Amino acid sequence: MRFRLATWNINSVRLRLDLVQRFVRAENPDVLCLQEIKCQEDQFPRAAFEAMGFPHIAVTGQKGYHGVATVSKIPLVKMDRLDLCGDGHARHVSVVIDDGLIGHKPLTLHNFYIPAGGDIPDPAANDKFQHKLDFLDALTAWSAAHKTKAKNRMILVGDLNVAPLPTDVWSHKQLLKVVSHTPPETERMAKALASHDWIDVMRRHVPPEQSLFTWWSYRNRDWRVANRGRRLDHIWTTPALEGAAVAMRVLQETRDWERTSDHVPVISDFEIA
Amino acid sequence: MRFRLATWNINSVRLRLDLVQRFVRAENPDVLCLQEIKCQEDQFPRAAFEAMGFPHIAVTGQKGYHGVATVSKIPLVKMDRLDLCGDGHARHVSVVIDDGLIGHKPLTLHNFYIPAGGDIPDPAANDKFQHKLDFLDALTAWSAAHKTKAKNRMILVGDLNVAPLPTDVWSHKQLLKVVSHTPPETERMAKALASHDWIDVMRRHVPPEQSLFTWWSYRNRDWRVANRGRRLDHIWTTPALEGAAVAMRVLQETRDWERTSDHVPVISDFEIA
DNA sequence: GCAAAAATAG
DNA sequence: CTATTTTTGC
Repeated sequence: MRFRLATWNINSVRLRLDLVQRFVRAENPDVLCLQEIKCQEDQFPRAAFEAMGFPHIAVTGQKGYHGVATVSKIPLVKMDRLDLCGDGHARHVSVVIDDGLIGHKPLTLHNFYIPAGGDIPDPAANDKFQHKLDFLDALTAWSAAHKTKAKNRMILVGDLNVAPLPTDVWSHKQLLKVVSHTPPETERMAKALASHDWIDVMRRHVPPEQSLFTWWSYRNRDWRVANRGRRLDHIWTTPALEGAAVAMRVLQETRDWERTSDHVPVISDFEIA
Repeated sequence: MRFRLATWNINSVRLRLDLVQRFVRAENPDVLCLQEIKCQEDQFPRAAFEAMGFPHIAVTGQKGYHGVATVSKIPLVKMDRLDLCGDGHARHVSVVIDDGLIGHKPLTLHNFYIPAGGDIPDPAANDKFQHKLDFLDALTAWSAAHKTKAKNRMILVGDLNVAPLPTDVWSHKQLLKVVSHTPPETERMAKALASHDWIDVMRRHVPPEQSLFTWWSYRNRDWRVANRGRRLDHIWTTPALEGAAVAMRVLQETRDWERTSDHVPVISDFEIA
C-alpha cells in the first residue's frame, strides 16, 4: 500500500479553502491533516473536500480557536479523539486508515495541534506555557501507555509547536528563551519521542546538521531573506513503520502564496508492507 | 446659478467609494454631502473625489464613528464646523458655495449627522437618547440665533435621524415608541423647523399624505416587499430660498446595489436667482 | 502580521 | 444585518 500524506497548519480552513485546493491540485495527497481549522465541526467545509476527492473526513472542532481535521481518499475507520488535558480543547483527531486489503495490520494516524504556549516561557507566570508543558507530559504518558504493543503501526503528525533541535530554528542561541525552543519544551519533546521510540521522519530525510523549517512568522514580511524560521510541524512514526516513509518534502513555496498560512505543508510518501 | 445637490448617508465612505462613483456617474451632482463617513480627516479618500471632479472638499471626521463631508464641483469658501453639544463628535460641516459671480448673496450649506439615539426612547435610561434630544434642542437654539438675518440663504441637509410626519414611517402607530419617530423627537424637529421657518424641501415635492422613505434597515432582507422604511434624511432651506429647489428625487434604486448603505441618496436641483 | 470574537454603534 | 474597534490568541 502506497499513499501520500500531508500535514498543514492552515490557520482557518474556511478562509483558505482556495489555498488548500491549489495545494491539493499540485501535490495530490491521499490523506491530508489540517490544524488550526478555527471552526466548529458543522462549519467545516465538507462539501468542498468531498469535491476535491476526499470523501472520508474526521474533524474535531471548536468555536474560533484550534481544531484539527483529517481528510482522506482512502477509507477511514475508527475515528477517535483525545482530550489529553481534559480541557475540552479541539487538539486531536485519530483515524485508522483502511485500504480494504484483507489481513493487514491496522495503521493509525494521529493528528495533533499542541498548545502554542503564550509568550513568556515561565509556567509560574504564564498559564498557557504551563498548559503546553502539561500537554507534552500527557502526550508522553499516552504514548508510553501504547508501547505495550510492540508492533503498533502508528503515524503521528501535526503542529507540535516545538522546534526540538538546534537546527530546527534560525538561531539556537537567540531562541533558547523563546517559547517553542526552550529547554523545558525540547526536553519534553525528546521524552515524548523516546516514550515509543518514535521516528522523526523529517530528520530521517534531512540530516540534523541542516536547518529545516516549516513556519515563518507573519511579522517578518521578507521571510525568505531573513529566513527566521522554525520547524514546528512534524511527522513521526512508530518503529513498526521503520523505512515506510520513503520520501519527505517541505512545501516552502506555499509561504509565498497570497494571504497564506504562516505554516507550510509537509508531505511524506509512505510505502507500507 | 443652477446646481444639483445630493445628500447620502454612505455608512463608511472608504468601503463604498465604488458606490459613490457609480452614483456620481449616474446622477452627476454638483455638490454631494455625505454622512457617516467613518474615518478621520486624513483618511478621507480626497484623491478619488478629485478624480470624480470634486476638487473642493470639506471634511469633519473622527475615528470609527460619525463624520461628514461635503464635496463640490463649485468652489467652496468659508468651510466651518459646529460642535452643538460640545462633545467633540464629528457631526457637522458647513461651506459657503461661491460660483464666482460678483454681487451674489452668500449661500451657506450645512451638512449634519444627528445622533441616532440608541434603542430605548427614555432619556433617563439611555444616555444616547438624551444626547439626541440635547442635539435637537441645540440645533433649534443655533437655528433661532441665525434668524436675526431675515435674508439668510441657507440649505441644511443630512441624516437628521428623525422621521417627523406620520407618513415618514411605514407605520405611524407601530413606531410611536421607536427611536426616530417618538413624540419627543418629532416635536423637537417641528420646533427646529419653526425656529427659522425652514422649508422641508422633500415635502414641497411630495405631499404629506404620501409615504416617503430614505432608509430601510439592513435587517429586512426583502426591503422592497415589506417596505418598512423611514424618512431620516432631509433637505431644508431658509425662506430666502423659497422656490429655489426646483426638483427633488429619492434614489431608491441604490438600495438594491451590492453591499450598499442602508440609506439612499436624496437629490435636489436648485435654481438660485 | 494575521484571524476570530466580542463589544459597540447603528 | 453591517461596520469598526478592541481583545485575545497565535
